[in-house]
Amino acid sequence: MPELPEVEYERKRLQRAMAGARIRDVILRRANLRYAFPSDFVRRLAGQRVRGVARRAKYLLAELGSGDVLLMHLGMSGSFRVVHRNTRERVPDEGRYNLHDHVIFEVSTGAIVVFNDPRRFGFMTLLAPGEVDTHATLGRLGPEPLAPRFDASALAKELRQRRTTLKAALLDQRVIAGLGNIYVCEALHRARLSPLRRASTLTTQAGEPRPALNLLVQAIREVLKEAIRNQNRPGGDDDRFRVYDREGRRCPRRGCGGTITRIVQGGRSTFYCPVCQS
DNA sequence: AACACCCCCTGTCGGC
DNA sequence: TGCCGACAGGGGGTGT
Repeated sequence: MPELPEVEYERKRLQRAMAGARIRDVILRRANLRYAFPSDFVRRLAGQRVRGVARRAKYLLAELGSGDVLLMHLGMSGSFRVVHRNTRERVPDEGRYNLHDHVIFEVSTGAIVVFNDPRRFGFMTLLAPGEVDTHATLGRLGPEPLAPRFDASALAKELRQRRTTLKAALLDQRVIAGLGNIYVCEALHRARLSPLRRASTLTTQAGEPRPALNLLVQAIREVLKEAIRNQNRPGGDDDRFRVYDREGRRCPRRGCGGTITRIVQGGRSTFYCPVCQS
């Protein structure tokens, strides 16, 4: 599931469960997820205090007392669950975990944090102090869409030279960090922009944002903020999205009357309304 | 640079 | 009912 709003949700839960507390122990129930765990993974985590849990794009970063950073990615199917147990109780039996519970953190508060990831596209690793800044992928990430410094001018600089489609450009984490397939579709619909439009056409020759780009920036912010705001409430799973996974339905825009269409771009589904998105 | 294609892995869903 | 392919919200790699 996890795009920026979902990762932010997991961050808050981890922050509540772990911040200020100590990691008593870590149980790895397999040697790898997407990548192998570092051989000293457990040793470097055990006994460490968690200063806080931060998010960058779709990455989670738990800062430890040692200065190490626990870097985590949820991949396509990763999620955490937090079990609160009486601290006097014994460590749970192996048998109480599910098939895809791969990593278990036992926290000094008595909370037990379980990472579950059926597809195992997620990963965890440890970065020494300083490695956060030099990390290949983290270093190349584009701006956070919810950060104040992110605006139409910033996005214009990235899109100006791109001859690729808007859909592909917005999915590129170097252009803007944290959007995924769903929220790109949703933001483009809100901004009434075609996913097939060339990215560079939202800027002037000089690289200044055209009016449509201002609308897009606003749409991206709104879509993400709404998703973050709504994720506590029980899922009206059906009307959560306006276009995503709604092929064949009526466009929800008042007076549009178009039909949501599915196309494939870069091997991934795009949902949009060909009538009001141009 | 950008594209098209491949991979990683498991689960689910629709069609037959 | 079972089988089988298509597809899934992630990223990364290749070759053209």
